[in-house]
Amino acid sequence: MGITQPETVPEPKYWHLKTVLSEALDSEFAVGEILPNERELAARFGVARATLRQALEQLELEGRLQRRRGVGTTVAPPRTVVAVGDGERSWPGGGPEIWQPVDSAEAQPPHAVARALGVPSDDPVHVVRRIRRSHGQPVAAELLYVPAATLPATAALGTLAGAARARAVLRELQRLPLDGQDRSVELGSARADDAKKLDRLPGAPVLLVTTRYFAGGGTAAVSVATYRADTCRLTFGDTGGPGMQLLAG
Amino acid sequence: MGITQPETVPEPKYWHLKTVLSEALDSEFAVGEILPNERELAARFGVARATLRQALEQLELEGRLQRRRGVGTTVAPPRTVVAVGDGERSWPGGGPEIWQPVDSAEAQPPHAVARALGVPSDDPVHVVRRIRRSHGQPVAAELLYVPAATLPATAALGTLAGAARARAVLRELQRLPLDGQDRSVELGSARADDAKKLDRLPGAPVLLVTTRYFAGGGTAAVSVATYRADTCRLTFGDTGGPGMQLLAG
DNA sequence: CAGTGGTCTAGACCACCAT
DNA sequence: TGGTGGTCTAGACCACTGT
Repeated sequence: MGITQPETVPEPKYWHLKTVLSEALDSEFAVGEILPNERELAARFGVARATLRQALEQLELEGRLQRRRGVGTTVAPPRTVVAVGDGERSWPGGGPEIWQPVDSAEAQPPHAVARALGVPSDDPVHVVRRIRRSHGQPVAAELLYVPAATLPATAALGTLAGAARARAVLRELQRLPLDGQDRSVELGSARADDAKKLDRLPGAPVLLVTTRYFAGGGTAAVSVATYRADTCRLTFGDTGGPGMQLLAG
Repeated sequence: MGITQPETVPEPKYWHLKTVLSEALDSEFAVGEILPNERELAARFGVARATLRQALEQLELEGRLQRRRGVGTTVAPPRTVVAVGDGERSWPGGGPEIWQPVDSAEAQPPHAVARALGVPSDDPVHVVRRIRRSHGQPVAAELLYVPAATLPATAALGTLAGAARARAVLRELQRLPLDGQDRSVELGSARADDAKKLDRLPGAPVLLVTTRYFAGGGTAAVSVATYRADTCRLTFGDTGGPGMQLLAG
């Protein structure tokens, strides 16, 4: 018996398909262009529709494609670069108005949040909902959890509702001295309500950015921001060098 | 005709399945425990295997499950918290040895990297490969791109290979004054070689952390680190407050 | 309404792992 | 070798979008 090749492992069809499609997107399609529909593409490549969809799903995950039910599959623009924090410690709602307050109410936080806040899980906290847009498109939805104990003047909130109440909570936060903050990023899937706000289907991949705000020797607030993973690239508090703007293009 | 319910939209089966399984994982299974196999589970829930798999895929994406071919599906431990950078600007390879150099060679960078470095795409650069482990498991693979023009003493590399060469490149970097850096995170899917290093299948979801290092008025190096998205939660340069360790548990 | 992507089925075969 | 998850098929129906 002669020496043979190490038996080239057969590449899965959907993986090969993804490569082919990816190259075609680079060379033959413009941003925003509509691809042939899935049944057509599957036939053209000689595979089942499910197999084609596996390739499309990956490309959508990588931000190369955008699929909308009832409409079609389009070539996605490059990911939107969104800055998360500015490297400075600051309360949410302080700087320029990137986030748009939606409403606020009292509710019981999820267990993980309650643990981070150091409050009992059945203790209601203020929940502020905000949404972030970029170029008109919603890119993130945020839930900000603030224990009643954190706010100096809770009483004034009683008469407010909706966005006005949200703004009031954020305004109260600014009065506290902020000791520091803490940020983490992980992959998640969109809950039904976030998905709707982000114009996606439930379960869509999202980047979860969790920020803990420290004040008065404890965790004064926790923010969980849900960013669309398909369309966003997150940048973080940069220790800026010279000419960073020039290199951005 | 009477006033009717707004026709409750039927929740997809896989979505409901995911919820049921998720609750079962919380209450009835311990970390590391092996679930019944997919055919068994599908039968038990009265759905096709493909539908069950859709639910399992989501749970794996969220870091709740771990699936290994030929072995089975196990309950995953909480995500590993990995620190990305320390808030200080520093060259890679400077601090404590979190990353383990693998090898180094000259190669043509991907277009996107070449653009960031400001060099022609067909200009070979030094590519250093490193791997990062946490609790014995590989969590990230990195490609560090360094243009020849960045390094003061390239000649000495000629006789070196493998990890020794990688260490030499990193050592040379330390001699340069670092002006600043720049970091972004986005979702991607693992290339075949990275997937193998991370003990995953190609296409597995990963968090791509891109760092640009600025020196001498330009981009002196670019690092692209590929973190397992299913098992990692990334934390970033914290503007630390008091007691952050205490709250970690 | 016609056309799109999203969900679901009931099979089949394959690659991998432990035994 | 037997059992696991991974890939693939060829259908079907549903939910949503635009006209």
